[in-house]
Amino acid sequence: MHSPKRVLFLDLVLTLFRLNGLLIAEGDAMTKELGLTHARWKVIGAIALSSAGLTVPGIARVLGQSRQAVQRITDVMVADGILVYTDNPKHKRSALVTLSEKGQDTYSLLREVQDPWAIENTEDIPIEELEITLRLVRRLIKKFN
Amino acid sequence: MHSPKRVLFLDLVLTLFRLNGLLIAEGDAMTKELGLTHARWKVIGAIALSSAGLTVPGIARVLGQSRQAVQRITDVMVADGILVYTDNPKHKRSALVTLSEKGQDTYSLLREVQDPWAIENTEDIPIEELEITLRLVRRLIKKFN
DNA sequence: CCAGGAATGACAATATATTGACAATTAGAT
DNA sequence: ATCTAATTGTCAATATATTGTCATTCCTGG
Repeated sequence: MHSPKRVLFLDLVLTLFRLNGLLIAEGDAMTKELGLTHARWKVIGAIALSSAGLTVPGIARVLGQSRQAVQRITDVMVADGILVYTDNPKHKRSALVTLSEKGQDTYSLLREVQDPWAIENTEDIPIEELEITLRLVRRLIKKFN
Repeated sequence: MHSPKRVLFLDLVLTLFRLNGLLIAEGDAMTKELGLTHARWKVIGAIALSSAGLTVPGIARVLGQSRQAVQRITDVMVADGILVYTDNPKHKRSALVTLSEKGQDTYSLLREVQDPWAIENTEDIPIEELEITLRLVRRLIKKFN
Protein backbone atom coordinates (compact mmCIF):
# COMPACT_ATOMS: atom_id res chain seq x y z
CA MET A 1 0.00 0.00 0.00
CA HIS A 2 1.23 3.45 -0.85
CA SER A 3 1.49 5.28 2.44
CA PRO A 4 4.10 7.99 2.90
CA LYS A 5 3.36 8.16 6.59
CA ARG A 6 4.07 4.47 6.97
CA VAL A 7 7.50 4.85 5.39
CA LEU A 8 8.21 7.99 7.38
CA PHE A 9 7.24 6.29 10.58
CA LEU A 10 9.29 3.16 10.06
CA ASP A 11 12.22 5.32 9.11
CA LEU A 12 11.68 7.34 12.26
CA VAL A 13 11.64 4.23 14.41
CA LEU A 14 14.94 3.00 13.03
CA THR A 15 16.40 6.47 13.43
CA LEU A 16 15.23 6.60 17.02
CA PHE A 17 17.05 3.38 17.78
CA ARG A 18 20.18 5.00 16.49
CA LEU A 19 19.65 8.19 18.42
CA ASN A 20 19.03 6.17 21.55
CA GLY A 21 22.41 4.53 21.21
CA LEU A 22 24.12 7.83 20.53
CA LEU A 23 22.46 9.51 23.48
CA ILE A 24 23.69 6.74 25.75
CA ALA A 25 27.17 7.12 24.33
CA GLU A 26 26.97 10.89 24.85
CA GLY A 27 25.88 10.46 28.42
CA ASP A 28 28.55 7.89 29.16
CA ALA A 29 31.26 10.11 27.74
CA MET A 30 29.88 13.06 29.66
CA THR A 31 29.77 11.24 32.98
CA LYS A 32 32.85 9.07 32.73
CA GLU A 33 34.72 11.14 35.30
CA LEU A 34 31.80 10.95 37.68
CA GLY A 35 32.02 7.19 37.80
CA LEU A 36 28.58 6.80 36.30
CA THR A 37 27.31 4.42 33.67
CA HIS A 38 24.18 4.86 31.61
CA ALA A 39 22.31 2.41 33.79
CA ARG A 40 23.10 4.73 36.68
CA TRP A 41 22.66 8.22 35.32
CA LYS A 42 19.38 7.22 33.76
CA VAL A 43 18.08 6.25 37.16
CA ILE A 44 19.46 9.42 38.75
CA GLY A 45 17.90 11.50 36.01
CA ALA A 46 14.55 9.80 36.33
CA ILE A 47 14.46 10.37 40.07
CA ALA A 48 15.63 13.95 39.82
CA LEU A 49 13.08 14.87 37.18
CA SER A 50 10.17 13.31 38.99
CA SER A 51 8.22 15.64 41.20
CA ALA A 52 6.59 12.88 43.21
CA GLY A 53 8.58 10.01 44.66
CA LEU A 54 9.36 7.04 42.49
CA THR A 55 9.40 3.36 43.29
CA VAL A 56 11.54 0.87 41.44
CA PRO A 57 8.76 -0.13 39.06
CA GLY A 58 7.95 3.53 38.65
CA ILE A 59 11.47 4.26 37.50
CA ALA A 60 11.25 1.29 35.19
CA ARG A 61 8.12 2.70 33.60
CA VAL A 62 9.69 6.10 33.11
CA LEU A 63 12.73 4.52 31.48
CA GLY A 64 10.82 1.98 29.44
CA GLN A 65 12.67 -0.90 31.05
CA SER A 66 11.88 -3.97 33.08
CA ARG A 67 11.53 -3.39 36.78
CA GLN A 68 14.04 -6.17 37.43
CA ALA A 69 16.75 -4.34 35.54
CA VAL A 70 16.09 -1.20 37.55
CA GLN A 71 15.91 -3.13 40.80
CA ARG A 72 19.30 -4.58 40.12
CA ILE A 73 20.97 -1.24 39.51
CA THR A 74 19.22 0.56 42.37
CA ASP A 75 20.35 -2.18 44.75
CA VAL A 76 23.92 -1.56 43.65
CA MET A 77 23.53 2.19 43.94
CA VAL A 78 22.07 1.91 47.41
CA ALA A 79 25.04 -0.25 48.38
CA ASP A 80 27.27 2.45 46.91
CA GLY A 81 25.54 5.09 48.98
CA ILE A 82 24.13 7.07 46.06
CA LEU A 83 20.51 6.11 46.56
CA VAL A 84 18.37 5.45 49.61
CA TYR A 85 15.25 3.37 49.98
CA THR A 86 12.77 5.32 52.02
CA ASP A 87 9.42 4.39 53.45
CA ASN A 88 6.57 4.55 51.04
CA PRO A 89 3.40 5.65 52.79
CA LYS A 90 1.37 4.20 49.95
CA HIS A 91 2.92 0.77 49.86
CA LYS A 92 4.27 -1.48 52.58
CA ARG A 93 6.86 -3.31 50.53
CA SER A 94 7.62 -1.02 47.62
CA ALA A 95 10.03 1.62 48.86
CA LEU A 96 10.55 5.04 47.38
CA VAL A 97 13.94 5.50 45.79
CA THR A 98 15.57 8.81 46.65
CA LEU A 99 18.94 10.44 46.23
CA SER A 100 21.22 10.33 49.26
CA GLU A 101 23.34 13.37 50.06
CA LYS A 102 26.11 11.82 48.07
CA GLY A 103 23.59 11.14 45.32
CA GLN A 104 22.56 14.78 45.28
CA ASP A 105 26.19 15.80 45.02
CA THR A 106 26.56 13.43 42.11
CA TYR A 107 23.48 14.92 40.53
CA SER A 108 24.93 18.42 40.91
CA LEU A 109 28.06 17.32 39.10
CA LEU A 110 25.91 15.67 36.49
CA ARG A 111 24.00 18.88 35.94
CA GLU A 112 27.24 20.78 35.51
CA VAL A 113 28.08 18.81 32.42
CA GLN A 114 24.56 18.03 31.29
CA ASP A 115 23.20 21.56 31.22
CA PRO A 116 25.83 23.05 28.94
CA TRP A 117 25.49 19.98 26.76
CA ALA A 118 21.75 20.44 26.50
CA ILE A 119 22.06 24.13 25.75
CA GLU A 120 24.76 23.61 23.18
CA ASN A 121 22.83 20.95 21.31
CA THR A 122 19.63 22.93 21.09
CA GLU A 123 21.19 26.25 20.14
CA ASP A 124 20.24 25.99 16.50
CA ILE A 125 16.95 24.21 17.01
CA PRO A 126 13.72 26.23 17.18
CA ILE A 127 11.81 25.66 20.37
CA GLU A 128 8.67 24.91 18.37
CA GLU A 129 10.32 21.91 16.80
CA LEU A 130 11.38 20.63 20.18
CA GLU A 131 7.82 21.02 21.39
CA ILE A 132 6.31 19.27 18.41
CA THR A 133 8.76 16.43 18.75
CA LEU A 134 8.23 16.02 22.46
CA ARG A 135 4.49 16.05 21.96
CA LEU A 136 4.70 13.46 19.21
CA VAL A 137 6.93 11.21 21.29
CA ARG A 138 4.53 11.48 24.21
CA ARG A 139 1.65 10.64 21.93
CA LEU A 140 3.37 7.51 20.76
CA ILE A 141 4.21 6.51 24.31
CA LYS A 142 0.56 6.82 25.22
CA LYS A 143 -0.37 4.50 22.38
CA PHE A 144 2.10 1.87 23.45
CA ASN A 145 1.40 1.89 27.15
CA MET B 1 20.28 29.19 34.23
CA HIS B 2 16.80 29.83 32.93
CA SER B 3 16.64 28.05 29.61
CA PRO B 4 13.34 26.58 28.47
CA LYS B 5 15.02 24.77 25.63
CA ARG B 6 17.39 23.08 28.03
CA VAL B 7 14.51 21.73 30.11
CA LEU B 8 12.59 20.71 27.03
CA PHE B 9 15.57 18.91 25.63
CA LEU B 10 16.43 16.98 28.78
CA ASP B 11 12.79 16.03 29.09
CA LEU B 12 12.83 14.90 25.50
CA VAL B 13 15.90 12.75 26.09
CA LEU B 14 14.31 10.96 29.01
CA THR B 15 11.13 10.52 27.04
CA LEU B 16 13.07 9.08 24.15
CA PHE B 17 14.58 6.45 26.41
CA ARG B 18 11.11 5.44 27.37
CA LEU B 19 9.83 5.37 23.83
CA ASN B 20 12.82 3.29 22.83
CA GLY B 21 11.89 0.67 25.38
CA LEU B 22 8.26 0.70 24.34
CA LEU B 23 9.14 0.40 20.67
CA ILE B 24 11.24 -2.65 21.40
CA ALA B 25 8.39 -4.14 23.40
CA GLU B 26 6.00 -3.39 20.54
CA GLY B 27 8.29 -5.03 18.04
CA ASP B 28 8.84 -8.06 20.21
CA ALA B 29 5.12 -8.55 20.71
CA MET B 30 4.52 -8.05 17.01
CA THR B 31 7.15 -10.60 15.93
CA LYS B 32 6.79 -13.20 18.64
CA GLU B 33 5.16 -15.68 16.28
CA LEU B 34 7.90 -15.17 13.73
CA GLY B 35 10.52 -16.37 16.19
CA LEU B 36 12.27 -13.02 16.16
CA THR B 37 13.73 -11.00 18.98
CA HIS B 38 14.49 -7.31 18.91
CA ALA B 39 18.18 -8.01 18.37
CA ARG B 40 17.12 -9.84 15.23
CA TRP B 41 14.36 -7.77 13.71
CA LYS B 42 16.44 -4.64 14.18
CA VAL B 43 19.17 -6.17 12.08
CA ILE B 44 16.68 -7.37 9.47
CA GLY B 45 15.06 -3.95 9.36
CA ALA B 46 18.38 -2.18 9.01
CA ILE B 47 19.43 -4.40 6.12
CA ALA B 48 16.07 -4.17 4.39
CA LEU B 49 15.93 -0.39 4.62
CA SER B 50 19.45 0.14 3.35
CA SER B 51 19.75 0.71 -0.36
CA ALA B 52 23.44 -0.11 -0.50
CA GLY B 53 24.88 -3.21 1.16
CA LEU B 54 25.73 -3.12 4.80
CA THR B 55 28.65 -4.59 6.68
CA VAL B 56 28.48 -5.58 10.31
CA PRO B 57 29.94 -2.30 11.54
CA GLY B 58 27.63 -0.52 9.13
CA ILE B 59 24.60 -2.13 10.71
CA ALA B 60 26.00 -1.22 14.10
CA ARG B 61 26.23 2.42 13.08
CA VAL B 62 22.69 2.44 11.77
CA LEU B 63 21.43 0.92 15.00
CA GLY B 64 23.63 2.96 17.29
CA GLN B 65 25.18 -0.13 18.77
CA SER B 66 28.62 -1.66 19.14
CA ARG B 67 29.80 -3.65 16.18
CA GLN B 68 30.56 -6.59 18.47
CA ALA B 69 26.95 -6.86 19.54
CA VAL B 70 25.82 -6.88 15.92
CA GLN B 71 28.52 -9.34 14.94
CA ARG B 72 27.30 -11.71 17.59
CA ILE B 73 23.69 -11.68 16.43
CA THR B 74 24.52 -11.80 12.72
CA ASP B 75 26.71 -14.85 13.32
CA VAL B 76 23.75 -16.54 14.96
CA MET B 77 21.40 -15.50 12.19
CA VAL B 78 23.76 -16.76 9.52
CA ALA B 79 23.92 -20.07 11.36
CA ASP B 80 20.11 -20.05 11.40
CA GLY B 81 20.03 -19.45 7.67
CA ILE B 82 18.35 -16.06 7.81
CA LEU B 83 21.35 -13.99 6.77
CA VAL B 84 24.22 -14.61 4.39
CA TYR B 85 27.68 -13.12 4.36
CA THR B 86 28.52 -12.14 0.80
CA ASP B 87 31.70 -10.88 -0.78
CA ASN B 88 32.37 -7.21 -0.30
CA PRO B 89 34.13 -5.77 -3.34
CA LYS B 90 35.27 -2.86 -1.24
CA HIS B 91 36.77 -4.78 1.63
CA LYS B 92 38.63 -8.06 1.80
CA ARG B 93 37.62 -9.09 5.28
CA SER B 94 34.44 -7.18 6.00
CA ALA B 95 31.61 -9.06 4.33
CA LEU B 96 28.30 -7.62 3.28
CA VAL B 97 25.38 -8.94 5.27
CA THR B 98 22.37 -9.82 3.16
CA LEU B 99 19.05 -11.56 3.61
CA SER B 100 18.92 -15.18 2.50
CA GLU B 101 15.82 -16.46 0.78
CA LYS B 102 14.55 -17.57 4.13
CA GLY B 103 15.47 -14.15 5.47
CA GLN B 104 13.44 -12.46 2.77
CA ASP B 105 10.50 -14.65 3.62
CA THR B 106 10.89 -13.64 7.23
CA TYR B 107 11.03 -10.02 6.19
CA SER B 108 7.83 -10.43 4.20
CA LEU B 109 6.09 -11.80 7.27
CA LEU B 110 7.56 -8.98 9.29
CA ARG B 111 6.17 -6.44 6.87
CA GLU B 112 2.74 -8.03 7.12
CA VAL B 113 2.51 -7.12 10.78
CA GLN B 114 4.71 -4.05 10.73
CA ASP B 115 2.95 -2.13 7.99
CA PRO B 116 -0.53 -2.18 9.51
CA TRP B 117 1.07 -1.31 12.82
CA ALA B 118 2.83 1.69 11.31
CA ILE B 119 -0.28 2.87 9.52
CA GLU B 120 -2.47 2.47 12.57
CA ASN B 121 -0.12 4.40 14.81
CA THR B 122 0.25 7.34 12.50
CA GLU B 123 -3.38 7.65 11.55
CA ASP B 124 -4.01 10.63 13.78
CA ILE B 125 -0.60 12.22 13.36
CA PRO B 126 -0.09 14.94 10.75
CA ILE B 127 2.63 14.11 8.29
CA GLU B 128 4.25 17.47 8.93
CA GLU B 129 4.87 16.56 12.54
CA LEU B 130 6.43 13.28 11.54
CA GLU B 131 8.68 15.14 9.14
CA ILE B 132 9.71 17.72 11.69
CA THR B 133 10.44 15.02 14.22
CA LEU B 134 12.45 12.90 11.83
CA ARG B 135 14.41 15.93 10.75
CA LEU B 136 15.14 16.91 14.33
CA VAL B 137 16.22 13.40 15.24
CA ARG B 138 18.52 13.29 12.23
CA ARG B 139 19.97 16.63 13.20
CA LEU B 140 20.77 15.36 16.66
CA ILE B 141 22.32 12.21 15.26
CA LYS B 142 24.59 14.32 13.09
CA LYS B 143 25.74 16.25 16.13
CA PHE B 144 26.57 13.11 18.05
CA ASN B 145 28.33 11.22 15.30
C1' DC C 1 -16.59 -6.18 53.11
C1' DC C 2 -14.09 -9.31 50.05
C1' DA C 3 -12.75 -11.96 46.11
C1' DG C 4 -10.08 -11.76 42.13
C1' DG C 5 -6.86 -9.38 39.36
C1' DA C 6 -2.89 -6.33 39.10
C1' DA C 7 1.45 -4.76 41.04
C1' DT C 8 5.59 -5.75 43.56
C1' DG C 9 10.08 -7.93 45.50
C1' DA C 10 12.88 -11.67 45.03
C1' DC C 11 15.39 -15.16 42.65
C1' DA C 12 17.13 -17.64 38.58
C1' DA C 13 18.18 -18.46 33.77
C1' DT C 14 19.16 -16.53 29.63
C1' DA C 15 19.83 -12.94 26.10
C1' DT C 16 21.85 -8.84 24.77
C1' DA C 17 25.33 -5.17 24.90
C1' DT C 18 29.58 -2.83 26.19
C1' DT C 19 34.45 -2.52 26.87
C1' DG C 20 39.11 -3.70 26.07
C1' DA C 21 42.61 -5.71 23.51
C1' DC C 22 45.24 -7.31 19.37
C1' DA C 23 46.29 -8.33 14.63
C1' DA C 24 44.90 -7.50 9.85
C1' DT C 25 43.02 -4.41 6.53
C1' DT C 26 41.80 -0.07 4.65
C1' DA C 27 41.78 4.91 3.81
C1' DG C 28 43.78 9.32 3.71
C1' DA C 29 47.35 12.66 3.84
C1' DT C 30 51.74 14.03 2.24
C1' DA D 1 54.44 5.38 -2.97
C1' DT D 2 54.52 5.51 1.91
C1' DC D 3 53.37 6.35 6.37
C1' DT D 4 49.86 6.93 9.81
C1' DA D 5 45.36 6.79 11.67
C1' DA D 6 41.01 4.65 11.42
C1' DT D 7 38.39 0.49 10.59
C1' DT D 8 37.48 -4.27 11.09
C1' DG D 9 37.22 -9.33 12.83
C1' DT D 10 37.98 -11.89 16.75
C1' DC D 11 38.17 -13.26 21.45
C1' DA D 12 37.33 -12.49 26.34
C1' DA D 13 35.48 -10.32 30.43
C1' DT D 14 31.98 -7.85 32.28
C1' DA D 15 27.70 -5.12 32.51
C1' DT D 16 23.07 -4.63 31.48
C1' DA D 17 18.43 -6.28 30.34
C1' DT D 18 14.70 -9.56 29.56
C1' DT D 19 11.82 -13.40 30.72
C1' DG D 20 9.70 -16.51 33.80
C1' DT D 21 8.13 -17.80 38.31
C1' DC D 22 6.27 -17.42 43.00
C1' DA D 23 4.70 -15.41 47.22
C1' DT D 24 3.14 -11.04 49.10
C1' DT D 25 0.80 -6.70 48.90
C1' DC D 26 -2.36 -3.65 46.85
C1' DC D 27 -6.46 -2.28 44.48
C1' DT D 28 -11.05 -2.41 42.61
C1' DG D 29 -15.56 -4.00 41.33
C1' DG D 30 -19.48 -6.12 43.23
